[in-house]
Amino acid sequence: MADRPARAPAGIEETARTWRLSEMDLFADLSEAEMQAIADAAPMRKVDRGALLYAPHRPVEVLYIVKQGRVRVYRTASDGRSLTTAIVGPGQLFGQLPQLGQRMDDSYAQMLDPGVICLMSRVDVQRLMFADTRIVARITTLLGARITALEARLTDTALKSVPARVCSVLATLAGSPPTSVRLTHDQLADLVGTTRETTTKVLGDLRERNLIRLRRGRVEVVDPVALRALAEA
Amino acid sequence: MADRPARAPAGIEETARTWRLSEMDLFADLSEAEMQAIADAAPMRKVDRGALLYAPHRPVEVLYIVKQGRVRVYRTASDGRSLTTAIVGPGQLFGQLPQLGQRMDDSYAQMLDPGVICLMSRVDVQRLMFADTRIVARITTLLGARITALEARLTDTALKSVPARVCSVLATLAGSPPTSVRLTHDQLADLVGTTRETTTKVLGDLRERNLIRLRRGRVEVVDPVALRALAEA
DNA sequence: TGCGAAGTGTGTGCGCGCACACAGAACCGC
DNA sequence: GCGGTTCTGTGTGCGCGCACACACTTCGCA
Repeated sequence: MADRPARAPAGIEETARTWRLSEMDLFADLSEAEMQAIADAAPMRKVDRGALLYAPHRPVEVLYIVKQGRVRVYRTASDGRSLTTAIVGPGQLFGQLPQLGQRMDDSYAQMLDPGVICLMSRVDVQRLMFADTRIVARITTLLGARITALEARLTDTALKSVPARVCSVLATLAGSPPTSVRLTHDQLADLVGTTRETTTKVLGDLRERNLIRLRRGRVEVVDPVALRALAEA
Repeated sequence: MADRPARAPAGIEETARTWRLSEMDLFADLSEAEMQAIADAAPMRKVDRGALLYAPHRPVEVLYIVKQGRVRVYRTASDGRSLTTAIVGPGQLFGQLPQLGQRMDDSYAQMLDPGVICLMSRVDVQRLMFADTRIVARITTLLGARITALEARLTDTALKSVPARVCSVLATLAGSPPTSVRLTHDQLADLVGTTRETTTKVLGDLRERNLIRLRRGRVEVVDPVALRALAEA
């Protein structure tokens, strides 16, 4: 788990806790009380940047709910290279729980920022979430969307050039309205499936075309439309 | 739909119909009567080799159940190149039905062989399958497995060499016990994410090492263990 | 049985992106 | 402030896999 796990002070921002949960699609149609019950069952942990939350060697069946910070889920090849499969942000969840369609298998999970995550045990999930048909139905739809996204990314990786993929990742991560993407060139390279050097080169080209602005550890998206267009070509 | 759709003769192999359904993980714990009800709701169609079952332009909400033959699900890039995302065989299903986590979005579906497929309408799915919690639970688990498989394939595509990917595809498709893979070099190339010529070259190397035997339109796997080992390296 | 289509084998440039190698810059700790 | 670390920018080969081209074989079908 985290290098320096710590219990959060009791009663910290109770309203915020349920607010975060309601932000998740998964819990959208639950009552306040129901969400509170779920929030109560999940102990909070403060975790450092770089902390390894999950590794494939210990297959613990737990559900992680991210409250603060971002988690990078990645896989590694035998030669040491790695690929980031997902970046999980506040209000989203991940973990090893086949009944809910959540699997980590050969994946690792590492904190990108210092943050706070909640842990939910297998039995609590069974009791609070799996029993609720509304939540299960939402999970099914959500998993379908994730499959679609993965298929799109797979075709991109197989068929498109590195510059196109960089544009695709930036346009996707920037969201709407377009904000800055807080990732280093190294982290972007891991998402795109290329090297850090190539990423730097491509970002430099995009900057010269005034599509993005480069700050240390972040990319500010200036023209998301043009970026998306380049991603399709 | 199919170029030459045709109603199957009434009452054809009734026992075979339910047997096929019970083969699917999805329907594993249903009674004979329940499976029969589902089988009855799905009209059968004979379809030619090469027939286009689904294209992204007409987003019809239907579930396809494959009875005979194989279906190739693929996506295309703007330059015309394509990538096969799945090969759906007898007893498996696919289609556009977000409630069940089944999405086709930008995908096409085309018959690899002449065969028979069943169609199930949205309302029938809602009535017969979505209402059953056992089926929904199985679907959730199944979707999770598919996500894992897609993530593995994504990392392979991004991190591994073409020869390694060819070995991976062959080892996976051969199954256990290892049988011959009935695909042309062209179709394999579409699965691996490379060109037909490169695929031919790699297959030639594997044949010289006595790991496979080449027949027209098929690859016979001789040494699946060595193949899997090369896939990991 | 003969023709056309589909599938397979092979060779030759060539270009993209990788590997390696530094240098400078920005940030963080003490 | 100072030193170490992380992040970024840049250059130079080099090799894998692609694009293109063509010959040959096998199969389906009229």
